[in-house]
Amino acid sequence: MNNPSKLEQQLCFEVYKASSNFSKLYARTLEPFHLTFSQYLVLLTLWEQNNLLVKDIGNQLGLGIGTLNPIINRMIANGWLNKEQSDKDKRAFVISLTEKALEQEKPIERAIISKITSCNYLDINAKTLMTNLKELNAFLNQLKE
Amino acid sequence: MNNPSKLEQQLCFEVYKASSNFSKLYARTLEPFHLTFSQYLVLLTLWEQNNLLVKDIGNQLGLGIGTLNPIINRMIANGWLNKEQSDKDKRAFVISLTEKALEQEKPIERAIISKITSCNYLDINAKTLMTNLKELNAFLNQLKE
DNA sequence: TTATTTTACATCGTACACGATATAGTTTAT
DNA sequence: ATAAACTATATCGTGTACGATGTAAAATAA
Repeated sequence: MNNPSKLEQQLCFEVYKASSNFSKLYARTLEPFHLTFSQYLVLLTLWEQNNLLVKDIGNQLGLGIGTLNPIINRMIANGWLNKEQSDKDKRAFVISLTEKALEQEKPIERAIISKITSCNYLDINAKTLMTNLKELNAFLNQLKE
Repeated sequence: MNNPSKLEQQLCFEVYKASSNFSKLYARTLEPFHLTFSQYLVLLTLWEQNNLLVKDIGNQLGLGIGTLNPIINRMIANGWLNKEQSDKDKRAFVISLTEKALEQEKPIERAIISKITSCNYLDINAKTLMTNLKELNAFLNQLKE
């Protein structure tokens, strides 16, 4: 444990597994709504603020156009999103929630909560974990330059 | 912040971003070796213990055969791994490191360390973060049942 | 021993995720 | 005003990642 390399390896792997575990848990919870975890993140963004440009959603989620575009297209095909060319900038497209997406916000939120709060883990450590993860992400982002 | 749902959403997203950040950082570091992050995890596993069955590697990394098989096949094609049918169980295959994989262990480890330790973040918070993440993963795994 | 079940690996279909490249529209510089 | 640089989106190729299904071998049950 005194080897910083080994510790770091384990940290990246632990994060990797946590992400995978979250993704699978959310996938199972969202499956009745025919939504994937990534699609749910897009909805979360738009429930917070509707009518965003594709690039705005990309910035919020940290996703490039090559990832986001197929996700958005599938969500349009499945009746979750609308897409409309911006008047001000003809290169840009405004993404908005459909009626269905607005209606399903509360049911989906309930499904997530009932899954996640089935154990009392989060009340104990979530705040520390969040703080440390945000610090970690700040560190990793800084390392990019 | 008093809403457990919102907190949880942020936690899953923070983990998601951390995983993505780690993956990209490692990808850039491993690129000169023509290795992906997942392939590196396979090497880590085998550097720890050589001559494992495919299922053993899958258990260590938490990956199913549908994910692992293509990774292993690419690594064989790129000269990192050997694959040999087991004598004891003809269904099973023993995966072993090639000379190249054994030779490159130290250079790859050095490349990773020189990237990761370029900031002193990890010396401060990594232990707490690891502990909390392991607890989180235990919680998420428990939630599967 | 034979039938059933389980196991180890293989393959397929869907869906991210990323970097690279392309294109049309916008802004900036001259 | 025109060229050059930049920006927003689109598309492509490669590589995970997962669940479902298939197959042969092994273990178990009858």
